[in-house]
Amino acid sequence: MLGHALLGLLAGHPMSGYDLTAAFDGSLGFVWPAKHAQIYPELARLAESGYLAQSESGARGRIEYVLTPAGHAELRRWLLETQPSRRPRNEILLRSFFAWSLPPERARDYFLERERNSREMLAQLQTIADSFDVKTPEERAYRVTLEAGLRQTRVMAEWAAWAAQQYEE
Amino acid sequence: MLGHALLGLLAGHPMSGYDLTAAFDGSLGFVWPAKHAQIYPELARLAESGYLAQSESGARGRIEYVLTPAGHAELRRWLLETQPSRRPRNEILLRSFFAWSLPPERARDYFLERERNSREMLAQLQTIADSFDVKTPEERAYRVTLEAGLRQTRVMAEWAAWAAQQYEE
DNA sequence: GCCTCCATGTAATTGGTTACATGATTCT
DNA sequence: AGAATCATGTAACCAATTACATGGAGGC
Repeated sequence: MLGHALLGLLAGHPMSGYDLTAAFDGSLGFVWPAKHAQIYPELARLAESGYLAQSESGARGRIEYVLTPAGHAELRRWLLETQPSRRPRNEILLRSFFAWSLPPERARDYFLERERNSREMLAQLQTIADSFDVKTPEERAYRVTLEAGLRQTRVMAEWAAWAAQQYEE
Repeated sequence: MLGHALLGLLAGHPMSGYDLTAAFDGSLGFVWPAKHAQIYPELARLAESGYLAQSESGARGRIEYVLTPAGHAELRRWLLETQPSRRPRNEILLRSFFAWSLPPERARDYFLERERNSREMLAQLQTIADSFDVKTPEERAYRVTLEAGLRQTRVMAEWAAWAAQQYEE
């Protein structure tokens, strides 16, 4: 799974493991977190499978990778011929499932804190969304994805507020 | 993580691994999927840690577990003293990030299919929600959690429709 | 000379999935 | 008798996280 994310990112422009790590630390991390410890070995594997080639090796041992034609083909295949499979896990909802086992005020606290968190994150996402204009196809895809984050975060905040009310009196 | 989900379920009533597996196949699977192959060894580990005890062993080798006081304490501790940590991964959004690399009509197809899927799931969840009344605290928690699923699924359907439009013309 | 950032890696462990394997009971 | 369901387990593998480890280049 991470492999395809790396192919997708490299389809935009050649990058090093370090650059990719930075991408996952940024916006992409909201959608698919990954650490360098996973990224470097995966890059090596992708290169060995022929999906990537080293484009440039800069200072300080920096290694830059580019997609090979086989890499492009694999990315396409993944996007077009396979279905999103993974059932997402949601720890917040898992805990909500067990909220009945807490004293109602503790449950309420839990949901109110979720609301706060969601609103904070919403503000962050909103700031990102406001301060960027969409010119390239990549930026459009980014903006579309960000929009999903905004809408999801917004409903979560509303839901959490509503859930807190359900545990009132 | 799965451990705490098991403690939470068993806090309601004693169950066997088989019953727990069924619970994860049902509604809980939307929020936290798990298979018997993971559940059975985890139950053994929880029992060894003193969080569970065998309550009854029925026919066909059936083993039923109950929460011990230590198990209750651990569940409480998890709910009250730890934060939901895990950054959720979302494969649908990951793919949306890379939609720019497809011909626009293929991207559109992708989002329209997401919309269809979401609407189907929404209908399923709605059916569950309609055909159940809330009497016990457990049922209330279930209903509250289900509400999150309904709202999230609804916005995803709307977002997907909107995203498809972004790739029009 | 020291700190920060750039840059890459490995090892150990945990969490989760797929596949293999087996046997008892109930229903038709 | 045969099929479906109840019931539990293990082994191999894949994915991801945490911790350990190292070194170069640039700024002060």
